[in-house]
Amino acid sequence: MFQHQIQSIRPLTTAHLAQTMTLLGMTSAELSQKIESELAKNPALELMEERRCPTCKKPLHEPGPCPICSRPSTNNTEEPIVFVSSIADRYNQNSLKNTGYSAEELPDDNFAPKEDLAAYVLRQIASDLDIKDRPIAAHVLTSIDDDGLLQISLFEISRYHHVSQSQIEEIIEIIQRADPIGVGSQSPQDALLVQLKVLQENGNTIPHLAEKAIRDGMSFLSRHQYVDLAKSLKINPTEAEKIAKFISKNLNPFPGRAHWGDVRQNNNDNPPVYHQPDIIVKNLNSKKNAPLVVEILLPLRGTLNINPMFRKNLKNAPDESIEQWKKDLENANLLIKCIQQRNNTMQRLMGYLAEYQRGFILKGDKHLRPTTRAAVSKVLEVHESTISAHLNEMVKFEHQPLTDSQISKQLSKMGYKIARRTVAKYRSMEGILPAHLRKNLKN
DNA sequence: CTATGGCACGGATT
DNA sequence: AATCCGTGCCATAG
Repeated sequence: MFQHQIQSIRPLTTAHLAQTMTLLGMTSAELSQKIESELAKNPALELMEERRCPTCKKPLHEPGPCPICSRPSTNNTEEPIVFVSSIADRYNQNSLKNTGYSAEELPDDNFAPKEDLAAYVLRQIASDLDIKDRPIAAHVLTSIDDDGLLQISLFEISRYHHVSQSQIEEIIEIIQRADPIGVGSQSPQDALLVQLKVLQENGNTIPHLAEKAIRDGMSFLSRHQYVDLAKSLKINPTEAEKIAKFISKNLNPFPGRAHWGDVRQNNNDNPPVYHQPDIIVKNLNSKKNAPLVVEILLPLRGTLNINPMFRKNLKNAPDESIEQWKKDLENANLLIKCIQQRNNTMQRLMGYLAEYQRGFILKGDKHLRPTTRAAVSKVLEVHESTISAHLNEMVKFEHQPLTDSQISKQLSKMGYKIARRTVAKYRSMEGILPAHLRKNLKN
C-alpha cells in the first residue's frame, strides 16, 4: 500500500510540466536560492556534496581534471559544440583554472571570499588573452576598487611587468568590454566613453554630441547642470537635458556597482550584485569551424536526492504527520525531476543556439538571426505535442505495426513513461488507426 | 488469447 | 467547485 502511495512522480503530469516551466524561467542564482529554501524546509531532500565529472558522469573524489576521461572534452573537434557543464563555483580558485588560469598566475589573496568582481571578469576574458598577458590582466583587475575603476597608474603596472604602457592599454581595452562594461577604466569618464562606444557598435542610436558631452562636460553632467552643459556644447538646454538623461539612463560611471539599469536601486543596503551568468559561451581558438564551448553553470554543488533515511522512516511516521511527510517526499521528488529536466533542456537549447546563432556569438548583434520561441520549441521538441510527434514518427517508420504496449515501451525508453492506455489515447487523438488495421493498410 | 476502447476514478490545476 | 489528464479495470472485437 505504501509502495503505491510513495511511488515516484510520473514525468508527464501537468504539475511536472508547470514546475519545469517555472524553473526554466529562473536564473541559476534564483534557482539556487529556491533549492536552498527547499532544502531548509523539506526534510526529504538531501544534498550530496559530490562532484561529478561533467563528461563521463563518474563521481570525482578530488578537484581537478577527471582521472577517467582526464579532461573536459574541449579538444573534441568532431562535434560543432562541446558542453562543459561546470559547477557554479566562483568562490574557489579551481574555477579559475577551468578558464585557463593557474593559481600562480593570479596575485594571491586578493580574492574576497564571496563573489568577486575580478574573478568574474577574468572568467569572461580568459580566452581572449594571450598567456603572457594574463598575469597583467589579473594585476589590473585586482587593483580596481568597488566602483570598478582602476586605482593604480598605468606606469606602475608597466614598470612591474616590464612592458610598455600601450600594451597595458590594449589589455585594459579588452577588460573594459567585459561585463560590467567599462570595468577597469581609470575614471568615470573613461567608463562612460567605453559604454557609449559599445552601445553604438551594437547598433543602438546614440544622441548626437553625447560623446562630446562626456568628454567636455563631465563636471556639468555629474552635477546635473544642464544649462551649463548646454552652453558648453552650444545647444539649447532641452537638448542638453535629453543627452544627460540618455547618459544617466543607459550608462554607469561606476561599472563595479550594480548592473546598469539598476542604478536606481542602488540605495538599498544590499551589496552590489554582479550579473551572474548562467551560461558562458567560449570560443577557444580562432579557427574557422572551431567548436564553441558552452559552459552551463549549475545552480548547486553536489547532487540533490531523496534522503534515504526519510524514505525508510516513512513507515514509522506518527499518524498525525504522515500526510505532511508524504507531501514532503513528493515535493522533493518533483523538484529533483524538474531540475534535471531543466538542465537537460538548457543543454539542448544552448546546443541548438550555439549552432544557430554562431554568427551572433562570434561577430555581434548584427548577425543575430531572428527566431521565435515557437520555432525553437519545435526544434527541441519540448512543446506540448512532444509525445504526439514521437508517436507519429514511430508509426511512420515502423516495419511491422506496433501495438500500443510496444509503443509505450519504446517511449518509456526515450524517457516518456506513460501507460499503454495513454498511448491509445494519443494515438486516437492523432487519428492513427490501431495496429491491426494499419497492417491491412500496408499490404 | 491479445489488442483496443469505454468508463470512471483520483489527483492536480485553476 | 469545475475541469483536465493519466491510468486501471473490464468488456469486447478480432
